[in-house]
Amino acid sequence: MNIRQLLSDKFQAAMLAAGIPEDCGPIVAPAKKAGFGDYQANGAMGAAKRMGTNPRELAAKILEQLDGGEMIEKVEVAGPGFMNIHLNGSWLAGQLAAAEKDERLNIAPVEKPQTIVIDYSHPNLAKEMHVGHLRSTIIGDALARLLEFRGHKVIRQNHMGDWGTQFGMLLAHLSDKLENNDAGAASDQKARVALADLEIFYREAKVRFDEEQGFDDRAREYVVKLQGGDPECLKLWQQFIDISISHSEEIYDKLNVTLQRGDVYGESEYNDDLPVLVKELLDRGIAVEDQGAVVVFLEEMADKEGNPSPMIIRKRGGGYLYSTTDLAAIRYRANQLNADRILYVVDARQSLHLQQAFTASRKAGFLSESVSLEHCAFGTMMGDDGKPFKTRSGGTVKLSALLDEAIERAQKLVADKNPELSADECAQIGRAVGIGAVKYADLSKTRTNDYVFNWDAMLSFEGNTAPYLQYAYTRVRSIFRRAGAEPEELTGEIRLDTAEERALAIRLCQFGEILEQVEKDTFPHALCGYLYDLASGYMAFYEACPVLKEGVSEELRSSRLQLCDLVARTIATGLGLLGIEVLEKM
RNA sequence: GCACCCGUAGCUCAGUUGGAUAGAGCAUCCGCCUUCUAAGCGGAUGGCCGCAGGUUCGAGUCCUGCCGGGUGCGCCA
Repeated sequence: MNIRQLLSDKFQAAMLAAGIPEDCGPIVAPAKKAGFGDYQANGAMGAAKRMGTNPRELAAKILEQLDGGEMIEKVEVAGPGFMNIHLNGSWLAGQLAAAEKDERLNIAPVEKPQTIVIDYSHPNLAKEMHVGHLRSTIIGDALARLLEFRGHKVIRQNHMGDWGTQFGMLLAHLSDKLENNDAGAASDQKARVALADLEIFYREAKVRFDEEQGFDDRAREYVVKLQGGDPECLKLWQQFIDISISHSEEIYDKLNVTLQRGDVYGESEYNDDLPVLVKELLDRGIAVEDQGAVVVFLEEMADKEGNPSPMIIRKRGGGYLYSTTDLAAIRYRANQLNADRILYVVDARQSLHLQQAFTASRKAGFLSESVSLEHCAFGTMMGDDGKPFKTRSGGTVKLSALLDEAIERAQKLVADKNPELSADECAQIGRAVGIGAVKYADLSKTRTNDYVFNWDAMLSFEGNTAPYLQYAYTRVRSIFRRAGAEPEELTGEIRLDTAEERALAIRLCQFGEILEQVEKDTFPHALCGYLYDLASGYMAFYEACPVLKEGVSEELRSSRLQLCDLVARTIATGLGLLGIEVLEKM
């Protein structure tokens, strides 16, 4: 159910009937001020301009043609030609009743499901996940959940950095470590011990590569052997990958992220295709040799001087680059995975690179025009000083350390605020609140902008934060516990007598249109803003409209309990789509 | 040099196809707990929307130029 769409259709029809050209839209939007109705249609002014008539008179004509049905109570013309729409209370109540009975809150899946590939997280196997991976992982996961809820077939692609020249050095070092460890232990076990701390392992290997006589040559040999498919070498490499993926999975688990081992489809998967792809582009004249390298010159992206944008797909020495891999990945996703839409949840700094890859793949005809390639770019996470988020000593912040700190801080807060909770409850609530706070702080900001990471702000129970929403949910659950009622047992009409109930009803009915918006533009912060509005609306309702108190009639109590339940389920569903848990108590 | 992004209250941020008096939270000040979790609610204060032009009935939003900040630009990913 989408109020905005329903109203747009009605006003569009009325405008056509009033003799207004088809391309003049009705321009329907939620009203910005209380007093201006629930929604407004602003199309009369633009249309009047086009037709050279008076906008207020034209608005009146549109209203003569308007079939409001049961949905619209009345429409008033205001100001220069605004049409202020007042929705019918009983229609709203009917919508809520339908949502209350429906598991999906009366939000139907899309009629034409698409296959949507989402490329996100992409940790680097040589290193432990750090804060640089956080945004991609949680934004991508939120989009995946939301698009799945909308009814699309979502294919998660964890494009892990599991290939490259640095693996020679890592494998050489790993090989030595396995030799030197206690004999007798299984090789898997020994590898697990050796790679327990990836950061240290990487540093050790790097030091040897830079300083140890002959080690660099051995590293290069390993690269050649690995690329040549040497079985012993591949086995080492596979161990490396398995253990690295396990590290990532621990993080995903802690973060409540849906990525599975089966979603990993790393850079190495495209290896065999790279020479084929480059040769094909050369043969077709799309790529050319230039200064020893193979380059695709993109006139489509020329600067104002007319210089085409160059994209190197093979190095002078014959090596391939991430641009080559990304082209192969686009082709694979479009043709093998049959994607209708491919989303790249990747740092905004890679914008040029992705535009080149998109443009080149279209130029090469790797995918049909109808397939949409979208860079869901995100900005950088900043510290309080306004500079990229680092440890106090200036190092990279490990994701596991960050998440542990979030949980620890949240647990402390929970214990302070509600001393009656058991240690177990505190631990569980702290986890949900801490992780939720970190994710929500990120998701609630405009994706493309940089944002300042601030513990106090994100863990605050005031403002647009996860704890505030989680708290609103627990308030509902608390009412149901006291009432001794189950939501399924509620009967009777939903009444919208007070201003607070009516405002809450409209917000509840807007859930669907927000989801459609995020589906389209892939900006999850719009959903956060909506949930915050809903929760604030609930808090106002909570203060103004007693549910279980003395003097509330049986009918009113049941009506208000249904509203409470709808709020709880909408918050739980909405937060669930963002990958954030709700709690019975906090 | 070229390209992209950003500039809104003291701070952190919203502002959807251009719409009415630019909105939240924090901070500051004033109220509300014998009543469903005060982890809450209500109110007040606070703005040349970077600057200057332009487009039009109407601009925070679109166009041009400038100022300020960030990022990226042939052989890293």
